[in-house]
Amino acid sequence: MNKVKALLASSPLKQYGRPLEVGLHQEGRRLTPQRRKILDLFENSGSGNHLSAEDVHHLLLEAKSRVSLATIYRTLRLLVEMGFLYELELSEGGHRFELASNDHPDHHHLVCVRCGRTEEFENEQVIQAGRIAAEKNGFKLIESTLNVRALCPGCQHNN
Amino acid sequence: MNKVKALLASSPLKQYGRPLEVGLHQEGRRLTPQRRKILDLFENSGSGNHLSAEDVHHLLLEAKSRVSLATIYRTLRLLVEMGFLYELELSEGGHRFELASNDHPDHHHLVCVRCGRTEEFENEQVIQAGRIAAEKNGFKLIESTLNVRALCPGCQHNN
DNA sequence: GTGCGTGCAAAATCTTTGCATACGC
DNA sequence: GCGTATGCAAAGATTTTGCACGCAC
Repeated sequence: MNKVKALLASSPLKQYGRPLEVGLHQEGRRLTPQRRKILDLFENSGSGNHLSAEDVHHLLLEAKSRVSLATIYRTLRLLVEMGFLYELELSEGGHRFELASNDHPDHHHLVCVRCGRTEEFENEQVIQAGRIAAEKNGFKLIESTLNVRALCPGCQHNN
Repeated sequence: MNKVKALLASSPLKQYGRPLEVGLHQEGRRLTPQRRKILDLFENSGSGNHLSAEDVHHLLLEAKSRVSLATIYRTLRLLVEMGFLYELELSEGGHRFELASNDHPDHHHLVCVRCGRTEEFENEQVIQAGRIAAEKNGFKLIESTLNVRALCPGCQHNN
């Protein structure tokens, strides 16, 4: 089994009762093969992954699963609205999506502006800063993300 | 004089010797009427403004200054590269730009996800968090911005 | 069977680019 | 006058949408 197929294969333990699947049966929504494949891709690639719509499309194709780009866009948007994915606007050229994992809440991104390499980190004070700013202005906080733009070690050398 | 024209008019005191103008005379660059108009628009609208390329285009049109969108995109990109504007990726639908002011360094954004209302705030601990994350990973820091997504008071009521 | 979801292609956005012309310096 | 900047229109890139068909429930 190649790497991409491994990403797509649901582990038997997670096969049933995942909260995402439960949500996809609510309010008239349906759990279609396409949605399950997209879901599995994110779940099995872990929470450190930042995939664009195109990435999802290509990864699925490599695993011999053809899902139209239109469906991918519609599904990604749906999963974001349902709160299962986060939408990131890190670098140029399109949005990226990552699994909204409970292991890993409120993490932030350190992005190399040259090559796009991305590291994640957490910081309690950042979360607090967002909370305080929202309160002061009477806003109701949804989430806060710190984007740190920087040059990674490799790109510093090749400069 | 209407509001938009007021935004466009350079104050006499700032007319000469602004650092941006100096920069626009360097390395073979030219200070054209188009660039000056775009510059003036940002300077006179203050540092709390977040304008898209389309916004700039419309504001200039309202002030009877026709500058092509292509030129606006080229100029905005130039001003970002020169460090005089910051490029923001706050909400859906295109990037926004704001003046990089020294009065107002390293500030962050609180954005209403419903209506797009944006408030700014500063926080020293956020800046430090970015610095620490960059150091830990061997990255060279460029800048860090905290985006807080939230619902503004008005949109909480109309929900 | 009902009606939500999909695929396809076309359209809508947003942004960039090639080329001839204009103009700052 | 040289060479950069502009305007225009066309091309690119990304994302959305209309419509007929298919399939989850």
